Amino acid sequence: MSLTFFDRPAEIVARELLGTLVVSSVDGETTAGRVVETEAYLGYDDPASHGYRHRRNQRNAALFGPPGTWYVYLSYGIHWCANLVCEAEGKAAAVLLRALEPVEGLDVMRRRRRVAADRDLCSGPGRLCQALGITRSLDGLPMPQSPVVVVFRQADGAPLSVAETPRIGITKAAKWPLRFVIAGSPWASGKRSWVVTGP
DNA sequence: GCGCCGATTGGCT
DNA sequence: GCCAATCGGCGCC
Repeated sequence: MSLTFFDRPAEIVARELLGTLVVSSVDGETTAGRVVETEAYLGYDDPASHGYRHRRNQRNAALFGPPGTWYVYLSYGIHWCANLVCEAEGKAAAVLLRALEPVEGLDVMRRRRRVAADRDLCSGPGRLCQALGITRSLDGLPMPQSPVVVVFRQADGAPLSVAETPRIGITKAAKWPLRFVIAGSPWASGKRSWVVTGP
């Protein structure tokens, strides 16, 4: 996938990442999942963004990097969350990967996650990072040259039906409709009401 | 230097 | 549905 793909508004990238495949080659093991849920963070103008008002620190430095860069941070001291930086360098816009449909290496994911149900493998930003072995080691790396890559949109022909909802788990500007889900996907996180805006 | 808070999750009520 | 776990950044004293 071309880096220029990410040189566009985060809400557009968030939509277009739906249906793409994320392939991880961490610790010599391959795992992969199809993106079914994303969230857009618009950068220094977005009160919910880690880069709001150009606030820059050790944790979020990668967020201010060039488009196509991984931004991975520790959430609540426990879970990793993976973002792909969008738009111009310094804008601090990004897309958070929120859920995947497990596609390959499910045995590896099950070992890493230790959950009973496969639907719990990748249905959340922290969960998918654990399943794919994503940690801070990816932070700041250009995605195409990293152990975890976004490869392609699966050419299944039919246009995706995309649901658009408020963002989850935040307190500022949470109502902005910047969460995108493949409508009806059983692999998305949580169970919430959706507004379908796509075909 | 200290205390609070978070783009979460999983276990318990 | 509620809440603890757990860490680093940040605001404030």
